Amino acid sequence: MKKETRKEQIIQISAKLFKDKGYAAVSMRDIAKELDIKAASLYNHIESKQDILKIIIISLAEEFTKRMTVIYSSNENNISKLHQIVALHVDIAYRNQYEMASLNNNWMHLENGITYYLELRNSYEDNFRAIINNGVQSGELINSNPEVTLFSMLSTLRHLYLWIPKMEEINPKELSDNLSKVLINGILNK
Amino acid sequence: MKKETRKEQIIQISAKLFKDKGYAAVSMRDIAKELDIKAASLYNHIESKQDILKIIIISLAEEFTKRMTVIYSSNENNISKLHQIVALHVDIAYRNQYEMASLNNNWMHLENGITYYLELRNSYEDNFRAIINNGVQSGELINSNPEVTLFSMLSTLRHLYLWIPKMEEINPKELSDNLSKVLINGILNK
DNA sequence: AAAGTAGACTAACGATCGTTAGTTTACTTG
DNA sequence: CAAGTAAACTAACGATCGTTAGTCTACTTT
Repeated sequence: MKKETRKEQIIQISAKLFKDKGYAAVSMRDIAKELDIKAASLYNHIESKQDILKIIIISLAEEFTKRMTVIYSSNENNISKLHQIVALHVDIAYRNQYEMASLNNNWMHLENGITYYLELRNSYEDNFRAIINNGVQSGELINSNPEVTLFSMLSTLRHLYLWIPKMEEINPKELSDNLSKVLINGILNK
Repeated sequence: MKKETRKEQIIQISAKLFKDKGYAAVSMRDIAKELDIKAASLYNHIESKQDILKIIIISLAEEFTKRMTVIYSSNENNISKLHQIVALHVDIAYRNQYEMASLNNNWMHLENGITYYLELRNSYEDNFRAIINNGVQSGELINSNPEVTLFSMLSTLRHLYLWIPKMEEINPKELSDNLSKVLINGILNK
């Protein structure tokens, strides 16, 4: 029952095309052409174009939310939790460069799974926000607007997939360490 | 000869729709419906759908590039230049929330202006990178990977338009100050 | 009042879209 | 070897796409 290779190929090729042109601008014929088959043949493996998008986005969103819950619930201090969040994003971004683009830019085209997706995203963001607020309360973090801190970190982490291909000389561990320093300690030499 | 109001309306409504659904998913009939006219009537004011996208993106990219050149060429120190870059992005993001989305997510759909757009973007990024590198060399900035610093700041600044509507209680000056602190000084309480 | 014009309209074009139905091919299983 | 099946194919559907051509209306300018 491990015959899902063709379906997985379709998902992967679709994610790549969605990254380059966006969901709406990619046709079933585009996807089929990449696999050297006709568009109608895709339907032997997937239910619809929507089906493809849903699989890409929901599986990734679930991984983010699950792993964020683990970090949030751990006994570490809040600074350490922020380091783990950075490492989480670097890990996922390295392994899912194309899928990340759909998560960021194509979720609004979800027709059936959009409510569930937004629940996952809200859960993720709420945990992130709580860690920052706890860090401020405990005195670990400076008392600046927590929403700005959240926004700044999230914007950087969510778009890692755009820069990883440009930074070929750096490995995931190095990137994670560098990013933690820049995001948390700042860039000032003092 | 100031009769461009209708054209400007079309551009503005289009930018708004492009932000919500992306260029490819917005039809000329969608744009027309927002203005309570028929799609064919749009062509009394604009040349094509491409024309709309080009106007939105190129005018914004030119403003970024021009103002970045001014900052780069000034006599201030590099930290001060970074503060000015933050203020530049906050200023533009507040006044062009919809257009920023096209700049970030729809530039790949430009058919005629894409080379020019990429030149503008590269010029902008090169100046930004040079300021960071100069700051490292002069000892103003920590000697971490400059590409990571650039990426982190740019990711945050480019997606301000997504968060500004969510932070209604903050004004541009406050946002700019907060963001400068977070991006440059870090978030650690030490 | 006449002429010109800005800006809307209807109707239609060829292209492309996602998807379905029915068929064929090639391999695997009994 | 026969039967079954996975996965490709051709052909076509109705819908929608960007755009053009030609027309009408209402206002402005002379």
